[in-house]
Amino acid sequence: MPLPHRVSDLSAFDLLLSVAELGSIGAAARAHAITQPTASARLSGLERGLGIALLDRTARGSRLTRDGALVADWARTAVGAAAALDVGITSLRRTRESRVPVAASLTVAEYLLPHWLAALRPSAEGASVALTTGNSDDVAAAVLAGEARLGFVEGPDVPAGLTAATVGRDTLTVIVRPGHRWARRRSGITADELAATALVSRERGSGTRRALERALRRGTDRPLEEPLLELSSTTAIKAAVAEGVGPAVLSSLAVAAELAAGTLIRVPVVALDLTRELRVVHPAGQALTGTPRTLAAIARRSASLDDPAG
Amino acid sequence: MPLPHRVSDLSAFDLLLSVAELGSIGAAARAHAITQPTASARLSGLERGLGIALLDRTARGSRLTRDGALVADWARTAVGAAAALDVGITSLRRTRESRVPVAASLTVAEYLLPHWLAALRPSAEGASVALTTGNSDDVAAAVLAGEARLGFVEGPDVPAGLTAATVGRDTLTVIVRPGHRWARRRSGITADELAATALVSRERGSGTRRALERALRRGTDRPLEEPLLELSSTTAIKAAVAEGVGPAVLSSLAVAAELAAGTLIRVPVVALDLTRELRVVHPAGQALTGTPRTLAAIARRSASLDDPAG
DNA sequence: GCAGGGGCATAGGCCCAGTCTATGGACGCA
DNA sequence: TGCGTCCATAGACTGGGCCTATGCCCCTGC
Repeated sequence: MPLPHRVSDLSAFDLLLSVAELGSIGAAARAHAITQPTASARLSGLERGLGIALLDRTARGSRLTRDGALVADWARTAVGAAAALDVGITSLRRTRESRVPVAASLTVAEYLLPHWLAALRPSAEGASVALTTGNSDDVAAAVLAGEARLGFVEGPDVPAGLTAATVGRDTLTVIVRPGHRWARRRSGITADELAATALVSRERGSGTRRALERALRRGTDRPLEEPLLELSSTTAIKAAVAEGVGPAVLSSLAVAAELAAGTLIRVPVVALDLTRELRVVHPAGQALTGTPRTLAAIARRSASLDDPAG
Repeated sequence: MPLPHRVSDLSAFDLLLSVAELGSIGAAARAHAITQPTASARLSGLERGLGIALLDRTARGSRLTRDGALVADWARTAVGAAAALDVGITSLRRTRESRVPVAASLTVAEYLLPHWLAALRPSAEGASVALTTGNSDDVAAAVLAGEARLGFVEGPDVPAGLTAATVGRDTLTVIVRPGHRWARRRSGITADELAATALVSRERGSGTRRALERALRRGTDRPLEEPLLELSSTTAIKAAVAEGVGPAVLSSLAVAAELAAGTLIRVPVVALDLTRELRVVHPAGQALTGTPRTLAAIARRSASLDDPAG
């Protein structure tokens, strides 16, 4: 289902956020390098299109209405996601500018790196990043070969020759669709049960599947059941689980949104450690400087994300 | 800073997602009710604008390139946020259609309800929701008065005359900027320390501030220090903390993105329960039916979100 | 080997959405 | 009362985007 027309262009919402911040339509117009009548027309067009009064206009400026504040809060999320998309795109772009080569595993590149790059931008004027992705082995090889100044890997092993620091923790999560018999097991399932169940799975050799196999070897003697269905993308797996094909195991980062929405249900697994470390790596015996140093620091300080303490 | 032009229009990215899902540009064009040449031009324009090859075009269809898959993953997040914005807007809209009146506290309305409404949409054909917001007392009053069929409240009290079920847990979170002396206290601070520190705070009477005062009364004898600065919006508080004005206490839902990016640091508080329940309420002795029943079920099943077990 | 079909790109023409400049009205303040 | 600030309206212009029509490529099946 395509995105509704009224939200597909975020620029009017972005303008609304500027009005909220700056206090007047004219000031927001200047911030966006358009004229005041254009901004005024865009905003009244937005209100008309949505059927909601967003602004209280006075001779001393404009403020958000109650509904407008709520719309602005929702819009801030969407605009933020678009900004993350933009920094990601910038890092992927092949140009001739001097850029710092960085390699990252797919999980990190997809869910974490854009936010770190956004945090990096103000500090390193113009210094941007050239991103390449691969599995953790590819990343380690790229850093060792000097093709990347910094790498982000997942999994239990720290490759030889590299210095590593933990920047986060990723938890493999058992998911089922609402109504599945496991969904009511608040106390969780056992490692044996999990191993004995055919799952919707990634193809053999994927990092997630390897991590699950390794974790289960430590938790049960039972061999992992053959997959119910093999799919090549996280998205396809989520769709299959939601349609009731069967349970699956995915990264907690990949399913956070669906869990919050309640379209997928998380099933705890008792007495089984399903976490894996996400690490930043760089060549051993070689101090980090400049942009890579800053980026590593940003990544490291966000490591408290999954702290269990409340 | 305005959103970069290349990401402000999400429709081309949305089209890209359809190509990824359906396997061909023509099929995606049909799904979006545009012609194939239009879709083709939009996509090649997108690739030109980004400077990244997104699609492998063959005579048997089109597939994402490696970079294209990453861009599509990032874009999915942005398009999802825009879709959440859309369902929120729909629920806010004043029209004459028959709609189910629902009231929600601001925290729930801002961070959770759009996702629940999105999950509701496919099940209840056309049956939509008319949302009003307020503090928890307002919501309870609206439900008791029959102005809302369902309400979402936060805080420890279940109002008399209402039946309640927990749908989530919100944790008040102490945040500081990176580099603050508390940021290195991995073991956390004490309730006494927190009470003795002047904070950047919401205005007196806000739900978050009241919840903090109540929690501290249970954890320490020390009275809460007067605020360092009072601001009226969560966003303004986050900005002040990031600029180093001082620590603040906000809902974990409000700061999740900043914590993930590392622009704000979370400080644990030892031996102090800072969680509060989020509940769905409806008139006691009156069974839920129809859309309110479905919506309540969706909200309830997402309650495992904050489960500490890993 | 050849015809047919699915898939994509290009060409050309049309139309409307969005932008600008110029101006006027409302409100608050000195 | 007069001025400054802020916003809305009017009118003209431009260009981006969409459509139809068409051509090329590649695979497949007869």
